[in-house]
Amino acid sequence: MIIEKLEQALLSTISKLTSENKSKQNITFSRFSDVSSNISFLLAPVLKNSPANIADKIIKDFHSDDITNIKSLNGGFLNFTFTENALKNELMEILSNSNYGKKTANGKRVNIEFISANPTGPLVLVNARAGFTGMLLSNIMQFAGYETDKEYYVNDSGNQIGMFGMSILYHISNNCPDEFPENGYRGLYIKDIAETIKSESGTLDWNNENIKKCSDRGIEYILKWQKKSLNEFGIEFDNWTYESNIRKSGFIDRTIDLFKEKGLLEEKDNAVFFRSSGIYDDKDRVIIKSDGTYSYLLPDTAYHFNKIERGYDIIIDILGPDHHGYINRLRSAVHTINEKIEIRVLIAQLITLLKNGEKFEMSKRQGDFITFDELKENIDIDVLKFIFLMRKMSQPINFDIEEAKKQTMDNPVYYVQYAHARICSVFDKAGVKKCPNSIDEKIFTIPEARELILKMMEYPYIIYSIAQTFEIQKVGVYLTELAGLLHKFYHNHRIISDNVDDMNNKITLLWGVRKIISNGLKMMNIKPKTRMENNEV
RNA sequence: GCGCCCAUAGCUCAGUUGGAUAGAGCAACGGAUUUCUAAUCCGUAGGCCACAGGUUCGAAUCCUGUUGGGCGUACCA
Repeated sequence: MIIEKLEQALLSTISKLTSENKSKQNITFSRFSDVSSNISFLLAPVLKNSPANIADKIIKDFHSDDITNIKSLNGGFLNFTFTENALKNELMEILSNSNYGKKTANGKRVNIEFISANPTGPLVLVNARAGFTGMLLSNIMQFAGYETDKEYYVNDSGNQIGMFGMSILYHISNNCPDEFPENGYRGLYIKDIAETIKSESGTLDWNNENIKKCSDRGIEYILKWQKKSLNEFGIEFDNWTYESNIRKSGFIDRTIDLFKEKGLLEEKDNAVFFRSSGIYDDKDRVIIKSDGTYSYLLPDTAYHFNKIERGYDIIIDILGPDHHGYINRLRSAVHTINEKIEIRVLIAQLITLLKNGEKFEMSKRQGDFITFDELKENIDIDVLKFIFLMRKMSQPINFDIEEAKKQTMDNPVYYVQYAHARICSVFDKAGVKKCPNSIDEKIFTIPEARELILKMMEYPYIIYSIAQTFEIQKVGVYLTELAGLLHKFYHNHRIISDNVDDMNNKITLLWGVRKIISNGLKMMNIKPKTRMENNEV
C-alpha cells in the first residue's frame, strides 16, 4: 500500500536528521493535498529548530517514486501529492487483492464476550446494540490480524435461577405459597413455559426438586428463543459457556485458592472479602456471602480464569449500562489472576426508544422491555444495525422509531446502499460482467476520481484505528463519506459512453469503490443491495 | 458525599495518541431531472464547540475549577 511506502520513505529521511524514534502514524489524509504530515512540528523540540526549517530539510532530502510534489505549508506541514501512476497501482491492488488491507495474523488471540443475557427472559433492545457491536468489533479485530472468538456466557446458576424456577412452578403447582414470589418473573412467557411443562408432566408439587425441574426446562426454552432471535438479527457466537459448567469445573476453588495464596482474602462479618481496593477498585468486595453462597463476582472471576486458561491474550467484555460500577472489581480480579492479560471492559450505553418524541411503549406482553421480536416487527434490521453502529458506544441513543420509518429515504444506510446499488445498476446497463481491469492513470486528473481513490485508500487505516480504540462508529461514518463521493462522481461524470476506453476506465474505478463499500457493509454484517426496491412506507 | 461517562448548528449526531478554514444528515430556503434509478447533486442560511482559567508554536480535543445532565456507588445479578 502506497501509504506504507510513503511512511517508510519519510522515516528514512528523518532518520538522517535524528535518531529519535517517531514511530507514530503521522500521515493523514488532507484537504490541502493528497496526504500530509505534521512530523516537523513533532521534531521541532527535539531538533531545537523551527518546524518550517525542518520541513525544508526533509523536502530537500526526501525521495519517493510515488510522490510528484511535496511542499511545506502553514509553518511546516508537509503536503504530499501522489503520482497518478501510484494511485493507479493502488487501485489495481484494491481490485486484485481479495482481502485488500487485511493484516496477516499476528498470533494474538482475542475473546470477545457480549450480550450474555440471563436465560430468564427474551433478548431486549440494549442486547441488540451489544450484539451488533460485538459482531462488528470481532470482524474488525480479525481484519487487523487478531484471531477472535465470540462468546456468550449463560448465567444458569445462582439466585435468579431459583427465582425463575419458582416463578414458573407457581403457575402449575397446587400447594404453592399464597403470594407470588417477591421479585419473581412476571412476563407472560413465564405462563407459557409453565403450560408447556404442565402438558409434559402434569401438575407439580411445590418442592426444591420441582423448582429445579422448572428452571432447567425454562432455561432450555429461553435459550432456544434467544438463539432464534440472535439468528434473526444476524448475531453469531463461536462459544457458549455455561456458568453451571464453570461451577462444576473447579475454577471457583482454584480462584479462592489463588486469592488466598496472594493474601487477598479477608473474613469479616461472616463473609469473605476480596481485597480489590489496592488494585483497581476503591473498596473490597464480598465474594462469599455470610449465608455461604457466592456473590456474582466469584463465579464471574472463575469464568475469566477459565478464559485466561484457554490462552487468550486480550479479553473484551461488552456490558450493559448498569454494569458501570462492576468494571474495576472485575479488572482487579483479572489482574490478580494474570497481570499480563489485557482486559477491556466496554459499556454499550442505554437506548431510549421514542415514538414521535414520546417514550415508546411496546405491548405489555413481555413486561417493560422491548424485545427482539417486537423490534423485528417494527423496523428493518439493517436500518437498526446501521443506526446503532453509527453511534459511539459510550453515547446513549435516543432513537425515534417513527422517524426511522418515515425518513427511510434519507436514512444513512440507504444513502450507502444506494451508492452500491447505483454502481451495480450501471454495470448492468453497460453489460459488464467482469472488471475490465484496464485503467489509464489519466483518470486521476479528474478531481472526483482522485477523491475516490484517496478515500478508498483510507479504508484499512480506519479499521486498524478502530482495532486500537474501539471507536466502532467510524465504519459507518466512513462509508457515508465514501458513498457521498461516489454520488458526486456519478452525478458529474457519465460512465456509459461510446468511448470504450473512457468507459472501461471509469468502470474499473467504480469496481474498486463497490468493493470497498461492500467490504465495509459486510464488516457491519449488512448485506449490500444490488438494487433499491421501493419501500411501502 | 465519592467514582465514571457526557455537554459541538433548531434536531440527531460525527470530529482525541493536540494540527492548518469545526463537518454530515434532518428540518428551512433557492437551484439542477422527461437520467447510467433525483433514494441523487449544487448553493444559501444556521456555531463564543456549556462556562472560566491553565499548558502549548497550536486546544472542540490535554489539565484544573464551575454549571447542567446520565449512570454507578449491594453480602443484586
